[in-house]
Amino acid sequence: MNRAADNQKHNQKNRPETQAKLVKAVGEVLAERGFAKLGVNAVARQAGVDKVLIYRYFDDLDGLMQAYARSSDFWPSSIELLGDAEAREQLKTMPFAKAFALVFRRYANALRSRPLTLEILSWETIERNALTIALEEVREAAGLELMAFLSETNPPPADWQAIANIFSGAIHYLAIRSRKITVFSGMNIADDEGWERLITSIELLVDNLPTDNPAIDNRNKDLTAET
Amino acid sequence: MNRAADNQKHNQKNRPETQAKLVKAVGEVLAERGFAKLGVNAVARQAGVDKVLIYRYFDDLDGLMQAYARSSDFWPSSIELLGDAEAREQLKTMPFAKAFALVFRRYANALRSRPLTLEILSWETIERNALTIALEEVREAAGLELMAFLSETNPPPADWQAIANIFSGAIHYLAIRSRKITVFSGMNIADDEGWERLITSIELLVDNLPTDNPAIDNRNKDLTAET
DNA sequence: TGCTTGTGTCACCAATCGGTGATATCTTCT
DNA sequence: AGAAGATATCACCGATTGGTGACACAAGCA
Repeated sequence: MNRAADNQKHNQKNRPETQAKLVKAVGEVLAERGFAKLGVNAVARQAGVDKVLIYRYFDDLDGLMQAYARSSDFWPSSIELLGDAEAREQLKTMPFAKAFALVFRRYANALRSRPLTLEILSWETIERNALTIALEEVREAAGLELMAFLSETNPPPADWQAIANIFSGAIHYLAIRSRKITVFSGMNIADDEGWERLITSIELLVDNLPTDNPAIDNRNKDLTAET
Repeated sequence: MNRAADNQKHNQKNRPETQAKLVKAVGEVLAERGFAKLGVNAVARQAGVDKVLIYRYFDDLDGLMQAYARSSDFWPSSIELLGDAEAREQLKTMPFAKAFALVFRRYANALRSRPLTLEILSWETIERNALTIALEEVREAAGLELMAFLSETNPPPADWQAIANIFSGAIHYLAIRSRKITVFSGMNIADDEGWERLITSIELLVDNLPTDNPAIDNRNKDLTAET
């Protein structure tokens, strides 16, 4: 065994490993102390490494945040929201309101189960930095892809871009707020029951839009779906 | 003219005036530098006064923020959203969807025209402090009052608490985001045109809910309203 | 063996933060 | 006029921040 391999085991001089420690520490600081406390000192301390290495390996904290952005899947993939090719075909055969509500149900679940994404999403409202910009870009691309898919599923005539933004805006906001408060305007937003009411209401609203073809009017269909 | 009145003019030793300067400075720092930069040093500097007076007159920054909360109308009154008693009666005679959309249109305008409210609303997602808690309370009370009024206006059967929270959540989120970005999921949220699309879509969604009494079904009414 | 290069630690810097004690100055009352 | 109390300023504290230069050590090559 040569010395290089030996040192690798003992976590001594090993640049890639140190870089990985720093990238990982970004996520840990975000999770434990939040974006407001994310700084070179906190990250270096969390990684157990000197802060000067942040400047050497990533130029500055922005560079390190960009590396973290590339390392993590903090946004749901289209697979997670729409499923694979087969599942997408199945979605298209469903009544529009059901498919629409199902996608937004998955969207809400995806965000609510990603505390780090909620932290970044929340910090987006305060400041634009390397990490929030990275999130903006992937979200913008995903949003357009989602809109493109939904437009293939025989939607009734309406401003679907505006409607989708209303629902995703509401989901973003209520998911973010549910980290700090449990009740919003008298309604519980911290448990699954409250979110079931929200998703059900989205489906109700969409389900009752008039279609251009009355034969495929989906009104009064049952509202059960996956949970 | 006695010395007290003379000194008041020259802004020398005058406790109420100094307190007012500090309270005012809170709003100015929020507007110019944001919540993240709000601290005793910044406020005192902005007020042109020594920071020790914050502790003397308000205990600490929290106390000063509470005083600021009492001084400012950073939330729309029920008059602004619903109008006076006469206007409310008129609202009740309108088709439900129109009244509902009109209230939310005013709500969106009220928030979008209050940059300081948006700043606090945005910081609510990060931290709970004296100011955000004050905003929570007034918002919670206003939300319940709004729900109480809407329930008097013959709404079709639905989970109106959930629906109202979806729309107000969306308005909060998109209003906050429009301070940092102009486009959300391909749609402009920074100008009045984009918001017109949002409000119109809200009215469309609500307008098509089935009523329990078909005689007052509002479907296919025209969608024009005040701007 | 020596030399260079890569890797990491340490000590320090100026700036800013929240917070406090000592002191100066103004106001008011006697 | 002079004492007493309210009002405001100033100088300082320890802690923390982002950032940098000097140095120690290990790896690999000549």
